[in-house]
Amino acid sequence: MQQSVYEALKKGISSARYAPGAHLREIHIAEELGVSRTPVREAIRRLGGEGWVELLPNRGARVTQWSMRDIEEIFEARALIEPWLAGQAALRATPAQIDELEALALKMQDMFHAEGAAAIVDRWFEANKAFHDQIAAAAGNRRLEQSLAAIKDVPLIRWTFATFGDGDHMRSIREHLELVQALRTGERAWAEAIMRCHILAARTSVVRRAEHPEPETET
Amino acid sequence: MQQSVYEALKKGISSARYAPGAHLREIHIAEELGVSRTPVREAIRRLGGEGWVELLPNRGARVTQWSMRDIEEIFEARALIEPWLAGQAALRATPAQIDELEALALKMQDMFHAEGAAAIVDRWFEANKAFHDQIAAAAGNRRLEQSLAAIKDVPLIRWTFATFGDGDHMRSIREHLELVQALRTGERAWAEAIMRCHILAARTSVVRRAEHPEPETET
DNA sequence: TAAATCAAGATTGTATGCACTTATGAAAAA
DNA sequence: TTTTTCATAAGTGCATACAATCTTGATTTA
Repeated sequence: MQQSVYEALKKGISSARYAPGAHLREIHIAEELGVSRTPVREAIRRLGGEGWVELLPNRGARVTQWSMRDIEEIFEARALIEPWLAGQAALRATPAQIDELEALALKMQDMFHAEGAAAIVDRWFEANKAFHDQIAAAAGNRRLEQSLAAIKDVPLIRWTFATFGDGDHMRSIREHLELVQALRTGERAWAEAIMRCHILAARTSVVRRAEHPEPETET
Repeated sequence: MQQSVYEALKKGISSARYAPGAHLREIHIAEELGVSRTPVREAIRRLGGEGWVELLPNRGARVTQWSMRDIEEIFEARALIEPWLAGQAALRATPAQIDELEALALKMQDMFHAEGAAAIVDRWFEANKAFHDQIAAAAGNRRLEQSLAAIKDVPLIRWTFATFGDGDHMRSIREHLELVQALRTGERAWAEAIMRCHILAARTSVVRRAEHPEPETET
């Protein structure tokens, strides 16, 4: 049960059901999930170790909070690590892995053209995550893969996708497809360069929108 | 108490008192530290989240194990992240921070010349860690700093220092001092390049010794 | 009015007992 | 001899009770 509590809390945090900065009260969670406090406490400790919540001695745990600076740090880290991983993937990815990546990229393309940006936010996020995760896995460095995951698999990043416009989606699709090409040729430098563009372009787009938040319209 | 159990376990793991792969039995630890199983369980969960132990459902936890491949991955990751951090530190470190770094570098130099490699293994390790941590902190990216710490603050790395010979120590001292110089001038590219040399040289030294382990003599 | 005090309630921390799962080693079967 | 079976022991998972700590708001004091 500790396992399911752990997953429920993680889902709750990434869906912002438990808001950033919110105090997690053990009893409430326990009653909500129909278990005792013990597994809840253990799950919270684990999430504390992974950085999802802050553990405050004698005062429980609060959901980790994010600021503008966090966005910058995350993209800075991604701009460093992901290009390197892409480069390694160009050297080590198997044809089967590359095929899967291509399938994912094409799926995202179809999704977008068939339904438009607004309708696919969640599925787009998942597919995009799968694409990047697969590249990280193909690079063959478990540690960097996990570090990257710890850095970017946070609620904050899901949120940034909601700010993506049509132009961002189209650019992203193009870059994914080009990256697949680069991996297929095994050109390390090319793969690295595309991934760097990909991250930095996304960064700029997100930062610009965060600094000049537009009302609701988004074409 | 959970806090002190957590620290005791972490210390126990990094000192290899709990060997890699060892099964952590809750009752033994609880009795050893004079507490009940509850805080032990919570501490173990936290260490699981941080990667110090593996959590096996219904079968407790075992201390994470390391292989040769792990050494390679760790140095690969360090060779990517630390030069970048050093470069950022060249741009952002305050004079006071640089002075502290210089003091640390000189301390390591004195230590080595006064007592020799064998006598200072532990203190050398600590000072070296402090040096690198301070640079990571000066770079101003909390996430990369923590990721790096998660990657390299493992028992395995302490062990690698035991294999350092006189030549390695002298090279290391020289590089630290040169890095301080680079930081003082604010030359990003220089700082980056030195740090890359520093990591790659250490990597080569460690890998070579791991592959051709010599008896005991070490000049 | 503002600051300090303090007591009741809320919340977290720890110990303990029992249920359940996994590991073990001896006895039985092949 | 080797494999299978199975009972016992060991260990983990969870619930509950109580202790310790923190939060609160009302009351007192300056």
